[in-house]
Amino acid sequence: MNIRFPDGSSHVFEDGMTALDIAQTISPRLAKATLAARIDGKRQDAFAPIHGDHDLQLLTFADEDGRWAFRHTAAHMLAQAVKRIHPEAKLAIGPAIENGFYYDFDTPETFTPEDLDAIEKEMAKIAEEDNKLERFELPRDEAIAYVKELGEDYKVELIEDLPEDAVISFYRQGDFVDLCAGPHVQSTAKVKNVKLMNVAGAYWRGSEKNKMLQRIYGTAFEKRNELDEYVARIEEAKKRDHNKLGRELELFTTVDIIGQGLPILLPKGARVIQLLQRFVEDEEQRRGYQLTKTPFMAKRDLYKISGHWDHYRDGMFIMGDPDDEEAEVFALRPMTCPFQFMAYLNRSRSYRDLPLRYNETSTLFRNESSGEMHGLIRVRQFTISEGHLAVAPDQVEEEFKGCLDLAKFMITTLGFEDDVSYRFSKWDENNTEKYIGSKESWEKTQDMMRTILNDLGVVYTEADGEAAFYGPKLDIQIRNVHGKEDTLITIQIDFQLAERFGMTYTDRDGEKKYPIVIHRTSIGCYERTLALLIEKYAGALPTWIAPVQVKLLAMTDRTHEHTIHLQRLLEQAGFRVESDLRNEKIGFKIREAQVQKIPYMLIIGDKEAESGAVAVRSRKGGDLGTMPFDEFIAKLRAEVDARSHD
RNA sequence: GCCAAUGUAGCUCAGUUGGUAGAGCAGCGCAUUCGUAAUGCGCAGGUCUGGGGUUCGAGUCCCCACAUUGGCUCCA
Repeated sequence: MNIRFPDGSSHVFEDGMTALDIAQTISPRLAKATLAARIDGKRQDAFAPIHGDHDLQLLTFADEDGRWAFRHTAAHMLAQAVKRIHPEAKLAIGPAIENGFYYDFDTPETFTPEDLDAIEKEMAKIAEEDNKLERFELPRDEAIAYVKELGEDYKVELIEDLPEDAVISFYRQGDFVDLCAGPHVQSTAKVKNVKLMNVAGAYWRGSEKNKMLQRIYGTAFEKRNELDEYVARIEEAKKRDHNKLGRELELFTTVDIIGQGLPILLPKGARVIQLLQRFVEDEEQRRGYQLTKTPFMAKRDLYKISGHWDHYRDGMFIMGDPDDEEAEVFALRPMTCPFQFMAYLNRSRSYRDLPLRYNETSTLFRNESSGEMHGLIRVRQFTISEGHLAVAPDQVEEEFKGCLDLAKFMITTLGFEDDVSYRFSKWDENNTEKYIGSKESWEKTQDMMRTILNDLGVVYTEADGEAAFYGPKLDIQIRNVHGKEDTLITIQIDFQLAERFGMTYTDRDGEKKYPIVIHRTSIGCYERTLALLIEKYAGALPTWIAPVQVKLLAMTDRTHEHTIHLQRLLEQAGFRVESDLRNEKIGFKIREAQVQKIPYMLIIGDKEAESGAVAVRSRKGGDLGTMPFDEFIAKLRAEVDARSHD
């Protein structure tokens, strides 16, 4: 048989050789590293015999698909270990995921940390046993009978849901067999470095209507040191957790009796958000936005028009009995759109008014489920850099581009440009009752958005079922220290709400037309942005948004007066400054300012009081030596004006 | 909401089989006036998240509530 490799070269091998055999002919080292194969573009077992002419790529741990096979085998070993220790456990699904794998089990008792230790040990034993993986296929009826006999009810359901003509394959490793499409590595002996991370609840098939299963998360690496490094990296990342750092640095706190998802922004956190907000509002003004300030609540009648009453009611805080049609029922706003639409409706509009750009620093209230709350990232009251644009059809692309440019400007300024990804969030055409509008209008809008994204060269992934109820979105996503992805910024195109609200403009031809509405944020939610800034910079916020930029450290009582004098001068120059006049050693004061991650410390001793110069220390560079006070101010101003974030 | 873990001084954490609550840091006082990441001594600080129960006795055991944290999106 003729085998062609990715580099274009071709070689003839004996028919029936496996990818591993072929790797062996190239080098034993390569054979050892080979975990799976890609044959004519499809992932396959490296231990399966190959017949005929094919393209072949050998997959190692360096390849995503190689890692996938490796960790998927680890998942099977996890299931094998669990079945040995807890034979009553029923198996659900167990895929490889980014950075690891999991397996879902239905067990009468939940797993404890001790159980995990025992299971991990059993997995090590299974690796020792060097069980060879073996694939076999069964016809549908036999497959169902087989898993029924094993008592695996969930597997029965999985097979029944497979298409009639699907190939139903199983993998055997020693005393364990699992329904699986593969591929796998050739032996459990390959998977020696495993760590089970945690147990979590997870609904069968991800639906809360179904039973909650026990999910065990784990990870596996080819080499011991890679596993150790990964675990250390996770520990390291947790040190940047905004939930910990943000509280330590006194940026925010929470209080039981106020309630879940309702953080208190302490003076330093409030300062950072104020600085961001001023920056955003000024930039938006520069870009032709008009600021509105609209009410935090409205009668339910408004939400009935917008569709929130029918499609977002669970997410709203409602005051009064929502079912009492006679009563005046108010609800806190979960979004700003209907309010800014009322501003648009204030007078009749002409095509000359378009594009009309409204912005608002808008506080919103959403009744998130209790388990969804997370630090400052997911809260029940938050403030966003909201905005709505009413545009004519021929302005959509240009205005969308403007929104995207603004978003990118914000992302770059904050230093997030390497951390974000773009997601084109579409509706779920199998679940249309979640949305307003017709299939045609959704498809039209989504096609338009896709065209714009492609025209602008945006690199994005598509996601079904992630749209807003009124239209598709471009979501700019970012990950927190736990690797969990959240939306930072969003830009949405809406063909529907203008009509619902009777928002029109008179076009050149005298006809009344509905504008297209773009919903967008420029920096997103301030609380979330603060959280991600804390994690990005490990609390050492860039100087231009640092709540305290300079700390003056008086050496002795003799220099108090001079220290206060310098503080006044810096404050008058517009900087945020604190002085430490306590009767403590200078090393102690430095340590404290350093722990608080204050960008600059000025040490004011007798020498400085005498000369008028200042001894400068930076949180990053340590002792920078002595410089004239004016030079320090110039340096600081340059850094702030540049909004640098190195 | 669901599955779990956690909740002791402002913070970080000890607290034995159920026997009357402890440390470090922070705070306050005194001494020290010091040159680039922790000066020393002393003082004060607690409804052990809240409520109920078991018990002669509960921080500890049980139940409920609240809050914090991880997961519930990755589909054989």
